[in-house]
Amino acid sequence: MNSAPSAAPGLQTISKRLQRLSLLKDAEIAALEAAEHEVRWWPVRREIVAEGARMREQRAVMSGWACRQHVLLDGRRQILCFLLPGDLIGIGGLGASDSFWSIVAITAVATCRVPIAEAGSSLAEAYALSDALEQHHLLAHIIRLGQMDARERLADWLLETRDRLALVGLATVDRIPFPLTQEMLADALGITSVHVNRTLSAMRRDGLVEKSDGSIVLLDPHRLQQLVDYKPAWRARASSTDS
Amino acid sequence: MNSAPSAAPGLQTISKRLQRLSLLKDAEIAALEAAEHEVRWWPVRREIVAEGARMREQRAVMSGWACRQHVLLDGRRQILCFLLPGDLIGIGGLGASDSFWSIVAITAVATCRVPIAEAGSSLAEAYALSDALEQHHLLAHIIRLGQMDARERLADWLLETRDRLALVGLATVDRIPFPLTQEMLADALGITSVHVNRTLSAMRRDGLVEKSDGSIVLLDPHRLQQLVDYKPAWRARASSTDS
DNA sequence: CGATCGTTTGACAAGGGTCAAAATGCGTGG
DNA sequence: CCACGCATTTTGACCCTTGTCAAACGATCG
Repeated sequence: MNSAPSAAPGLQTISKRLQRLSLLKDAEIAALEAAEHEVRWWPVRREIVAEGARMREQRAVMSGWACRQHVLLDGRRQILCFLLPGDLIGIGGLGASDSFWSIVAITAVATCRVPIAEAGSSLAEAYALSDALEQHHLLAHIIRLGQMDARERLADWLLETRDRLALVGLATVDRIPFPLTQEMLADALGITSVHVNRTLSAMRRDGLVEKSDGSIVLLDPHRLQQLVDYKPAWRARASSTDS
Repeated sequence: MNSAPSAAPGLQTISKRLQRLSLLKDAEIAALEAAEHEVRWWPVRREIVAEGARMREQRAVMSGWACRQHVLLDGRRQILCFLLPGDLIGIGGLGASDSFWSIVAITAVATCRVPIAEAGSSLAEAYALSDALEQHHLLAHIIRLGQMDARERLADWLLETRDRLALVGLATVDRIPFPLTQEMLADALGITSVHVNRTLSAMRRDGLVEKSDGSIVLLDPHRLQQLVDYKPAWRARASSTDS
């Protein structure tokens, strides 16, 4: 399961996600689905975008997990956000400037190029919404890191990640695939891996979560939710011109 | 100095800042400068954008400080970012979705509307660059909160804020106007106001910073800079189509 | 001149970090 | 199928940074 594309690359993941964000025209859907056949695979740990590079092409993740990260001089690493199937790379504010972060494959990752959207098109609107969602997650992360203790950070992150994965059909209300090491999660949540471990143990003891296979099971999503006053970033809308 | 616009509103702050980010056409500059005459003043503590509201118009800060913030159920507050003179409101990713944060005036704030940019215009490019800068600051904030201790957070924030203010001529390399209470700074940096105080005292003792009037003086910018491996988010570029 | 807000300081508590070792899991090769 | 080596998880003991509570101090304003 290295660079060999053994697993299905998740065809239509991107087109479907964008269709949930915004209604697309048939031609746009076709263009997206066509793009999804030109897959590029990245092995574990490979840099997908190097630090300081400028994005020239717009891509999207078809399958696998990646992360945007920044490493300090002394080796401390902050994972800025995870990139999940369906997420766009190099679109929106984060694509415009030269970056001081890199994007690294956590599992084997499949990406494809994504068509340029004409200004004003439905596709452009979908991209903009996806961008806005990403921004939302960044701000939510700031709140996690700035105000929440370890247990709250875990709970909030689990719920957010569940919802993001559910948007592409990869998670259910109480089950989240989990390919990360506790150290990666620690680098994302701004605590040490030892403390992630302790906090997860405590939550397990309290009947909040459970591990099974490569997944985390939320035993009591409702209790988790009120623990952090979690509100989903996105709710299906009938159209973008509602009241 | 309340709602009465006693201080000059900082005419041309916005147009000048955008011109430093990207070369603008005369007509665009004229449009911006015209817009800067229709000033709207906000008194201290007034909500400029309410939580959950959707931005309908694009504005910019002409003078004064504001902040984007989110308050948790139990009263904890996270300041997501500060809005300084020249900063745009409601442009880019943060304008697209309905927000879960509000924008509040910290000092008296003057804003004006800002023209809509035609797709592909130089003005649109300037807006995009401003948006990218804002994104950069959000990511930098995540790193501060996730990986840095109190002293590093302070140093990093001071340097970033200096550079942002210097971009509109409001700070020099070693002097930053400082209208915040320590509690606001605490809510931004994810520590308590008591600890902000202690950390600032320690930095004062170490000859790093100093207070004078409503400003903070950086006594040793270079030492501060290497304390956190600070790199400016923005450096003047000859043009956007460089090698 | 009181009232109020912000800063400063102290004593103490606690959440989380550090270091190190043991336990568990897992892919590889024999 | 077993044995080995490596990565990850788990646990314990101890320490340090930061939070909490409270009081004193200082400045600003009606």
